[in-house]
Amino acid sequence: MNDAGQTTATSGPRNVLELVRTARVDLRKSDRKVADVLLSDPHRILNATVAETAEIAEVSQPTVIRFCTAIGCDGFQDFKIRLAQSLALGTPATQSAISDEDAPDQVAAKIFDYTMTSLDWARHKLDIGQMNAAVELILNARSLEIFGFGASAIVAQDFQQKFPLLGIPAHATLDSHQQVMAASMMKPGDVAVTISNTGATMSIVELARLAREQGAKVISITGASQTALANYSDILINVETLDNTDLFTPTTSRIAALVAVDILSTLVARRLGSDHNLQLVRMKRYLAQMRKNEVF
Amino acid sequence: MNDAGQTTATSGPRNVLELVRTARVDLRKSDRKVADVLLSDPHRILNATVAETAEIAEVSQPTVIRFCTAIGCDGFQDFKIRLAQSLALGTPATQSAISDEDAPDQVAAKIFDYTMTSLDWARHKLDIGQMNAAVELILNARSLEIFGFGASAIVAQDFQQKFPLLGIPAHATLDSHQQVMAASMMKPGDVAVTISNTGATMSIVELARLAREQGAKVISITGASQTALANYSDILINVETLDNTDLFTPTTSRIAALVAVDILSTLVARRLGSDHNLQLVRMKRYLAQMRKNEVF
DNA sequence: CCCTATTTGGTAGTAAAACTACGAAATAGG
DNA sequence: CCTATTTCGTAGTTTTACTACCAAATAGGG
Repeated sequence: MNDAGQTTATSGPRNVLELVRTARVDLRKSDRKVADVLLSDPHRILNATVAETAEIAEVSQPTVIRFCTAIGCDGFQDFKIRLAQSLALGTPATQSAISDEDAPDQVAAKIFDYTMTSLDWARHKLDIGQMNAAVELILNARSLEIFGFGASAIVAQDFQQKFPLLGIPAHATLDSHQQVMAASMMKPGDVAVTISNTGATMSIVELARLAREQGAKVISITGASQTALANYSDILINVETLDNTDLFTPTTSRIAALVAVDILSTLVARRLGSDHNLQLVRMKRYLAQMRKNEVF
Repeated sequence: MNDAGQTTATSGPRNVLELVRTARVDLRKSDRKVADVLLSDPHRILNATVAETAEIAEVSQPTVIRFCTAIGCDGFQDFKIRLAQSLALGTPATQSAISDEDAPDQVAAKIFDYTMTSLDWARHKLDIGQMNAAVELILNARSLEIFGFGASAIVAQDFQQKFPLLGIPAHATLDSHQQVMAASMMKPGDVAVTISNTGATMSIVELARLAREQGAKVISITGASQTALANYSDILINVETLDNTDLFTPTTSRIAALVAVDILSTLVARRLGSDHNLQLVRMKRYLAQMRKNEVF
């Protein structure tokens, strides 16, 4: 029973540290020593040789090599490269919960790490098929009506700022009464974009239902796949993040959603061809001018 | 004239690929061959030995080693680890300019890559000292008035959503006339937060000047250090990103700024102690309840 | 409980990798 | 055109990762 429970030996999971953490219990006694040393101070191993690692873990050199193969790596060299990549994204989120003892610079580092890891997660969860379908809908839409509350309202406004630049009328209604009015007045050919991280916010679900009743298509941007909102959506863009419920944890969901908007708008822009782009260039130049001249 | 213009040999800049790109012109002719091979297919080098790299680049093995030291690495091994970390963040933005031929999933991947690389960049440019100073100002502030246009308006609203939760009154004025009014009515003890990626937006600079004239302190969040806005700011939080002026490039500045707001609010929250946190927990619970019950 | 079978982990050796010293060619300066 | 300096490859050295082998430890069966 060698090679404790790894996945495909070659590609393997993305994060070696996470892998070692989970596989730890299944490891040989000596291998576990190596694992513990690695988990306690990964950066130390990153700059160490086999001999040094063996000494730190108080095992022999071949044991270190065996450890590498046991977790699915192709030797020590390969292991180090994988480790380097894992560490580049920052220490995994599970480890980097912000504690009261952390100095401000550590807090900053952890939040950056966390955000980046979370984006990496969202990247691999994103369904590009739904994204493409959304592009088609938007290209054929007469106008976009965007709905979101709280943090999602910010995403909605970002939406509103981007799509008019592409010649696609987009409006984000924020007032809840006006939202109901806007949704009720939608027509076939219109597209509603409902944004909710939980996908459970009742008023948003209600707006999706209303819009659909009027014959409008509904694109939903959520952070989970099985939601109430999904029932009333034609297209579901799932931007899954690592947001946990900890008090101090930042809300990466809004950031991932913004990236999704970036992708969506870029894809739409590409489909519009170069005529529109020329217009865009002119607009950007004009804005740059404004920066220098505008006086109140 | 060995060791072409690198920084501190040991730590060095974060992204090796970015570094090589910029240092390319200053390199020796043979080193440049290595650089070109590296830039054209970094992943290939990642899994190659010195001998293999030498063969691909059609140079001798010592040249490869010399190349590594020339760009500030401590030998080939160190270089490979740095490269691995750079590649973990995705291929650098300059390389991953989105082309018309890219398939949608490639576009998505590139935008994610670009955003993450950009955040990594911002992380290392962030001055935690200014951040700490901002925390002190905010803790002693009677109220916060936040100003931003365009993409920065979104950041301003995020600010507005976060700080009242900490018991700190914060208001983001969006209408430009009301902005002037709000800035003119500020008093000593108030804090103005001005957000502008360029730091050159005239109306924002003007608002900072106005607020300061009234005795208020000014915290500026910008994307560059030497700006007009800096002249009227007490604290300058520089959230530098890689935003280039390409047409399709997403604006990562707003995302980096949002992360900065996350950090700022987290730091402030920590300073407020556990009493406030209890209140926060109650608030979050209430919001969760709302999600399930609210009906319009 | 003992003896056998299997796993585990260390010692010693090997192959190959990275790195260094030196010298020849190429380039730049006077 | 000759000298000085830089550039870059050849050949050798040292270090490093990896392998083969064997001993200790553990587990299983009678």
